[in-house]
Amino acid sequence: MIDVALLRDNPEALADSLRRRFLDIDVPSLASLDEERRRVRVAAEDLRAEQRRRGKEIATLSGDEKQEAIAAVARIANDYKDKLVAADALDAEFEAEWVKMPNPAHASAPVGHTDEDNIEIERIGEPVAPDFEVLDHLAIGEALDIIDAERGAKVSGSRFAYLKGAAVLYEFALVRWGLDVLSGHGFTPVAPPILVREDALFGTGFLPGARDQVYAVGVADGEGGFESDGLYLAGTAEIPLAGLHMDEILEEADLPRRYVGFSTCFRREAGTYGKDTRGIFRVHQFDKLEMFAYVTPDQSWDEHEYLLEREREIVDALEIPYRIVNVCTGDLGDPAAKKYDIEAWFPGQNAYREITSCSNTTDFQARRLRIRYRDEQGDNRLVHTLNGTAIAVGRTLIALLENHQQADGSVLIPAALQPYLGTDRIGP
RNA sequence: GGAGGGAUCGCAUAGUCUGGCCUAGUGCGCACGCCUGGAAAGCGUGUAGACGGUGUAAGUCGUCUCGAGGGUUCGAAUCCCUCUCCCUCCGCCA
Repeated sequence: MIDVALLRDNPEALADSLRRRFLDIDVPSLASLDEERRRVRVAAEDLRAEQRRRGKEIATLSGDEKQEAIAAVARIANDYKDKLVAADALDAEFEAEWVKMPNPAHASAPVGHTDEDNIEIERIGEPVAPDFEVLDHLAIGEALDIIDAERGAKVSGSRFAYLKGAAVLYEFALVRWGLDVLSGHGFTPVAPPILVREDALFGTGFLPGARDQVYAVGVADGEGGFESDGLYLAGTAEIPLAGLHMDEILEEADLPRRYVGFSTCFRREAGTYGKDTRGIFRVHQFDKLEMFAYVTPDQSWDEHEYLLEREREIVDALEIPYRIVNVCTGDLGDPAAKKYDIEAWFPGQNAYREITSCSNTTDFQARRLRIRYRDEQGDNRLVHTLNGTAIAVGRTLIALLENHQQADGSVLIPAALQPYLGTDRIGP
């Protein structure tokens, strides 16, 4: 959610922000709705003030005088209730529109419609062209008997897979290494709840927009009936990490406050039928290490670069060629003002594909979650929140397998991970 | 799943039975001041948030919030209903 002051003080800037995201929202009519709701609210509050003032006098009266006063105040109370209902209805009408308002994109975010309009800002490492036939991760994984997508589908359906043997050890080596790297930078490791309430989902901006991407939890009666528990499977640790400080006022001295959360992530992947169907590139369930930072508004743009640096540090150590893209306005998502994706080179697809994503959501999430800090003057101000992928285990494994495969079918392990895995290669 | 007890202004508590004197009292903590060579003690003052009106501003005025939402009433921390969370016990359980 964004600041209504933008609508009142600078509607042109708001309209411009919407144009940059190719959204057609009628700003003037929203502005007049806002004025109307405040006008009715003030009228209701004035009636309420009079009711309270005269209601207090009743206790001092008696007899006919008291009865007359009660009748008079009852009329005011009725008027107030009518006005209150009207004011509440207008508020609800306005809020329903306002929560859909995306975060204005940062000036440096490129204007564009789809991920094809993202701007590459740097390319690191050279894809090597090996002198043998390159296999994709599923072929490698099946040959080594460490990825089993077929049995995953048997038990759970499409977009599920088993990791086995060395792939599992590799996953936990990556996770442990990632935690060591980031706690070395002062990030606090967190194992958060992955079932979250609707509030937390709304607060991070996943609702009301992306309801069809989220699994709901409840009791199924086996005959198609379903009773919701009001809980949802988080698609990323970003959600419980953002919710961690909801309704809190932090001390400025404690900022930036950085966390690295480990969680399994669940995604329905609605609308992706037929896309990335092979292997474990796009699955309903994967594990991820996610960075999350709470900062002051002054710190947030530096922090965005800082989180990107942490991602680079990690991908560099994995010895994988990659590029960094500045995500365009059409591909940003409502909460983010700016987003960097790191796209690793995937020899099996002969393409760069996303393995991390790093967003500055400025005060968009903080306003919905009511996360503030007390500044030097003692005023409470909204924090800025940022998130960035540290290690998305599934896709990182793919990149590692495909980039480090050898002619003999084995896969080399980058030096940084060898101590964690206890070997320098997987396979023959 | 069953039975019971709770949730009050940072913390602890009073207030709820019996609606208006609650503009929510008190203690602790915290901040500032007085006192002191300095400190402690003592004394004094202050000590939530949100929204909105007004004002260049400091400010000032109003409304809302006693876990959340609804209801009764001229009037609700207090009475009624629903929900959430916490605690104790029983059952089940990794």
